[in-house]
Amino acid sequence: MSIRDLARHLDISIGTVSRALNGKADVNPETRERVLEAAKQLGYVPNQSGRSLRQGTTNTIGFMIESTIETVDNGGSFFMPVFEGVQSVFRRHHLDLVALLCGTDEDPASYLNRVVARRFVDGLIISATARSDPRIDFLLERKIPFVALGRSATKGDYPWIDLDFEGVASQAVQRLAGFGHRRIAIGTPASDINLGYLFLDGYRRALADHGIAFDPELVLPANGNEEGGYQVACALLAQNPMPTAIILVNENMAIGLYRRLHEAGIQPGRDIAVIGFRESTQSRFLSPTLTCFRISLRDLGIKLAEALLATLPAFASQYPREKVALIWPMELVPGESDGPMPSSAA
Amino acid sequence: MSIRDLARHLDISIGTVSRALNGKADVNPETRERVLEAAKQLGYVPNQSGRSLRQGTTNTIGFMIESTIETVDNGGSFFMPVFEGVQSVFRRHHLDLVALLCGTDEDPASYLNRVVARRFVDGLIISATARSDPRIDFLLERKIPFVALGRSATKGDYPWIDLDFEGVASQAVQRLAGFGHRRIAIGTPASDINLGYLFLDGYRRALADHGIAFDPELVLPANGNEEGGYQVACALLAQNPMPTAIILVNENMAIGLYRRLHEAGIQPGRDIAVIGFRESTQSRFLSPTLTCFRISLRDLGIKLAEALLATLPAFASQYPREKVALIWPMELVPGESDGPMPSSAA
DNA sequence: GTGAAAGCGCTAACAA
DNA sequence: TTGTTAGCGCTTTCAC
Repeated sequence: MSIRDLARHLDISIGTVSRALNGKADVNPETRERVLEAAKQLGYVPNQSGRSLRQGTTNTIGFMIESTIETVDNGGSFFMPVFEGVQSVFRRHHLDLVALLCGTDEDPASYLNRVVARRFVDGLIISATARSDPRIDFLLERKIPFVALGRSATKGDYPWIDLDFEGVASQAVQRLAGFGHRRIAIGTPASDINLGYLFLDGYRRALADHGIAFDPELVLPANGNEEGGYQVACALLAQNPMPTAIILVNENMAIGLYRRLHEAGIQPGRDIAVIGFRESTQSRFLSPTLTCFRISLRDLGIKLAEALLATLPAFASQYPREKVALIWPMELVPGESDGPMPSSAA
Repeated sequence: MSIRDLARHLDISIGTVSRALNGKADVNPETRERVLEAAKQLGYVPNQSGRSLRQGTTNTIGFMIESTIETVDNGGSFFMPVFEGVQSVFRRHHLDLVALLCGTDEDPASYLNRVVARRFVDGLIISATARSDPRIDFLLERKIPFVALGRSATKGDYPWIDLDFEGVASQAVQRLAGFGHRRIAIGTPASDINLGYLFLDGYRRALADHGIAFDPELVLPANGNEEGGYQVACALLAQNPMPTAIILVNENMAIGLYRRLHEAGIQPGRDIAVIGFRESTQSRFLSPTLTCFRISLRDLGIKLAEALLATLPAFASQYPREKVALIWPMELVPGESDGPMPSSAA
């Protein structure tokens, strides 16, 4: 069922059929009606390759995620709501969203190169930005519309949105300092991912603001998953005196941390203050509930989509915003896992 | 940078360039060398739309997932490892995997219709099969290669792989009955998803095998997430006498169930026996650890990919298997959350 | 308001 | 072994 078949069936030219289907003005309303009716009847949908070849656009947006140890296990719970938000915007513009999964054994930059060169997508959302990220230079140079979920030290004029890692670290320190804590540990990502630096920066600045000396011993790098949280707890327990508070950069860490603390008979909120990162369905059901930060991932997705649309030539007029460079705030959700200094340690 | 540019640059015909790049036999080794070298040099990658239009294939496989309440929150942790496995196979064949995300506000069947009609993908993996699933009829009728992750009552000759829900339910009942439990409750999905029926079937059969009467009061439907688990626990607590054991159909339920039990001062493994569904990074770090079932989602993905390849005309010769209809076994992982009947209730 | 025809990039059939 | 050319399905320009 090609446009030719449809035209033959209606006994009009394919040019007219095309124009009718694409809502061009110069077509008889009655003819259009007939065409649309027949298309529906016969289940005709234009072949995307034909359109793409002719128009040079694919009407498809790629959201690139890398399967790392952290995302394979848990990343889905972060990305799925974001996708949902992105898609809700794109659907209005008849753009399709596809998730581009860069495997663990493939270099992200060369994967991206392939996707772009094949003209697979009209625009891209990239995530997990590295401190120095060659993908950004590449996309800028090729003038491929994209938006980054995550900042990077890589320079250039491109839109990005990132979570407020410094703000989270800083709010957490402030809250804990207010409770009287001074030995505040921090669980950071073990990898080179950019957010780790931001998180640490916010932590250090907030410590300084509260006149607390920075102690490198209290920075505990680990993988951003349950296992990592378990190791962070081990590292905490090994210290003497043990820190009275811990801030985590990743929501999944909390699960493993809770486990190890439980094994040691230490209860969050009573014996140690714990502040997690992102509120998740899990964190709400931990016992005791986790003090953490709330964010609407769906809204984040919506904003990402809008930021990208503003850079797409075909849609820029509808989204005539400035280039987005946005640090997305996160809202503290108090739980039972932190509070005043345990009296024994005071 | 099109094939024409590349040919001009090398001063040979585009036909030769095409054949050289596609590894055809009838091309001078020296020429091929030059072509490949130049392509690399100039960063040439064939335009996918051009190829697709000509060949009628897109070299892309779609993995359709629906964003439901359950998958948006937690589905990622299930699907990501599956994707990784699928992709590891496809990469060898230069097939790209894209996740097709059917939004909550779109009908799965019509979404699929669009994807197929646009010729977006060469083959499909569909998931979350419904008891009666129109997508299956549609794909069979259109002769689109596909494999289903999940069984369905919809008839037809198509490959599918599914988790062994009956087996899990039956093993769980057997284990609990062996511990002396007789009032064994079950948390099932509230939706019409096919696996709910299978799970319940296995449960009922296993009860019968052990001479335990089926009590509809002990079937507790809920959403397959933390919230649902919480509600299941509420329902348990409301019964008098309370069931001595509970089997869950979903790993995320365990988190919420643990929370509610903890609030009530009831400890899994001591006061009630809990058997969860799939082992996850989280379940391993729950306290007490959850008795559940292990499955390699990556291997499942690999099998899915192979099953699909066997139905793709271009690859069938390399994967000449029978049509796959596979119930994937799951291996019991004993945890601390179940055990002999509590003496007080014995 | 409609039809005819060019051409997007590519591969495959055929000719040389 | 290489060059030439038709044509995949579609949109768009131009002529009518």
